[in-house]
Amino acid sequence: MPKSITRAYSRYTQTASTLLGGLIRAARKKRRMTAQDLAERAGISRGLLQRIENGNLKCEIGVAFEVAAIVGVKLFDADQSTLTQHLQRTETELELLPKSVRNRNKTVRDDF
Amino acid sequence: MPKSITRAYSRYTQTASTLLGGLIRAARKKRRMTAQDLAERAGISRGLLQRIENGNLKCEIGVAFEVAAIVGVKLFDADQSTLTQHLQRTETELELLPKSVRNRNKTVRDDF
DNA sequence: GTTTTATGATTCACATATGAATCATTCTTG
DNA sequence: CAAGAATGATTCATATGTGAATCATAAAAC
Repeated sequence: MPKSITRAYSRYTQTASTLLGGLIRAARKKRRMTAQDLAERAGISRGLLQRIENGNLKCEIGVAFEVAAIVGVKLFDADQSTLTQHLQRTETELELLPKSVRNRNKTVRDDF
Repeated sequence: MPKSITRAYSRYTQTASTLLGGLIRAARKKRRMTAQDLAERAGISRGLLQRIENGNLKCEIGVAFEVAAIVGVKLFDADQSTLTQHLQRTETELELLPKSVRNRNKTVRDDF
């Protein structure tokens, strides 16, 4: 048996993923789509969709986001244009921040 | 060369992932953490963190969420308690929806 | 009730994401 | 300026996520 990498997930991460999966499943049913239907439309297998809807943490983020987009679940509570605006603001902010960070004292600022 | 599976991602998915990565990178720098610091704290490699911050879609959703949680990037614009409340509402809603969906006419309802 | 279909749960082979190591640049600090 | 450190970008071996197939159960339609 090969040694496996076990990851630690915070409760926040687990809750967020379970919520995302639940929102997808609810949205799918409201649209009267079969799991098979949605899976095909997303170009993935039914098994993978099942895992996503169950909040499995070991799925590609791209696939999960794509499925959410198909059934209309909003990420960051934003539509495309709002998302783009938010992204532009973030990139502007990043330009103002230092290119590289140097912390000589090893203490991390947590007061945000 | 093994045949590879190419996935199609919508612009919405790409924007959302790029935004998430950017938010993480900005939050990290605000806290004056190096990429190495954050990677270690998340239990991942620096290379993977780099991919996440660049909005790479082929990363585990669990890892991306975890990194976001560490630097304080809110998912669904919600903290833990709000997230839990939202989840409970979703699960209640799911109980009211049909266990399985049967669509004989194959037309998908899109008016939501 | 019966029939049909959707869903849940497994298993396994294989495509692939990840960790580790490396190098070149760019940036920060003194 | 010089020195050191952080970042970006590769490469490769391997741990692992995914697709496909299968079976059992449950639920919808009639």
